[in-house]
Amino acid sequence: MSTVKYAEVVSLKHATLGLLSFGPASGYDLLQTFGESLANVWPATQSQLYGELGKLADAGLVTVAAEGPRGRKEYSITDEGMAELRHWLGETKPAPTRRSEMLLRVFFLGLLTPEQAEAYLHDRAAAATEMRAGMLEIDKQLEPQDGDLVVYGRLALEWALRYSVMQREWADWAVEELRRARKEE
Amino acid sequence: MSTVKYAEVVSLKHATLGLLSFGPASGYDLLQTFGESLANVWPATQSQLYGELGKLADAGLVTVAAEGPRGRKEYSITDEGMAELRHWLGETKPAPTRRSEMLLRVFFLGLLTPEQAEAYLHDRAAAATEMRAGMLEIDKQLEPQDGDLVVYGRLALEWALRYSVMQREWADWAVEELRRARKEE
DNA sequence: CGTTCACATGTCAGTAGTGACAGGTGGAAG
DNA sequence: CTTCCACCTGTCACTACTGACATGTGAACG
Repeated sequence: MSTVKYAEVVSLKHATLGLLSFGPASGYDLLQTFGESLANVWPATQSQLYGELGKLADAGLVTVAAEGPRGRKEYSITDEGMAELRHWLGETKPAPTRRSEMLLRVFFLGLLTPEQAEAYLHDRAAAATEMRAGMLEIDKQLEPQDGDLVVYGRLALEWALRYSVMQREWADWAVEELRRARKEE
Repeated sequence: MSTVKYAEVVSLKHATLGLLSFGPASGYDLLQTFGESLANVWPATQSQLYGELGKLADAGLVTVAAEGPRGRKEYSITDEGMAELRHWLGETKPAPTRRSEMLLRVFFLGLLTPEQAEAYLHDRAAAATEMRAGMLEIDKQLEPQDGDLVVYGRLALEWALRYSVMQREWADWAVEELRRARKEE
């Protein structure tokens, strides 16, 4: 079965397994998701994904469930894959994000002229204002409900928004995630 | 001079130039900084740094100013290097952080059992509490001053703290940065 | 019936980053 | 005077990731 070696923390693996946990899909299908909702969280290119699917299949975490027209291979997650996914999600701690270009800039901020520094901070402030507006909108769109998933989703969203470099699009997909969670509930 | 090709956004280059802008240093010296104050912002290994210094020298952005005992090569930044650094710092926009393992987890949060989800969120909340304590400590250590650099530093620190995954050590070096900025002023 | 486009898979060369290994030197402490 | 450690430079094999290129097919539209 498995002769493939993975590094300690490799999350393309888990992103792929996670998407397949929603249901069987082809590499092409997954690629759409990586290009859309997952784009701001964990982007991946074709060459990476097809290679990863091969590795996951070698390791027995996914299998080719069906072959369709145009060479389509439909992958589905195995029990072992599901176990690995749950383990990653539940038992291991998230690695802190390293390499923040923004913080690197802060480190060398003293090199800027006062005018440049002011312009820089003005930029940051504008981005923040936009983000806050996004948060308010989200709050309007959500109706209070007591279901577990929605409560967890709300909290998760809050932390995601508070602790990460913000982008308007992230807020959008977060709302989509909450909607989906609510429907499945 | 330059035959080396860089990708659009490569910040080890700028981290190195930035450190050399504080004064000449050997690869070994720089490595200490990358292992200490810069570790949580932009870590780098030996093999990467020595290679990078070679590339920067080829590109004419740094030069070997002096050779010391034990094969020590003291690099210093050139005018061109300084120009490149200022350009990066002032003219280009910071690339948003991609690949957040935490947000990836949020994406698949629905797969957890309620118990696991609760434990996960409890963990996050604890980290946040610790972070807030760190911020309060920083505020105590800073005295209000009107100098430009300190004001800019304060604002930058605030944003850095608000928008990035937090770690206690980051707060520590941020305080050091502010102290240094205040002295130089 | 032909053209076009979304579907679908892959390879390849190159950069970025990691961890382990290799090797050599000067100064200080015992 | 020897031994040890901090100093100092580098290579190598490997994984992760990127962007470009290559190739082929089924269905739908005119």
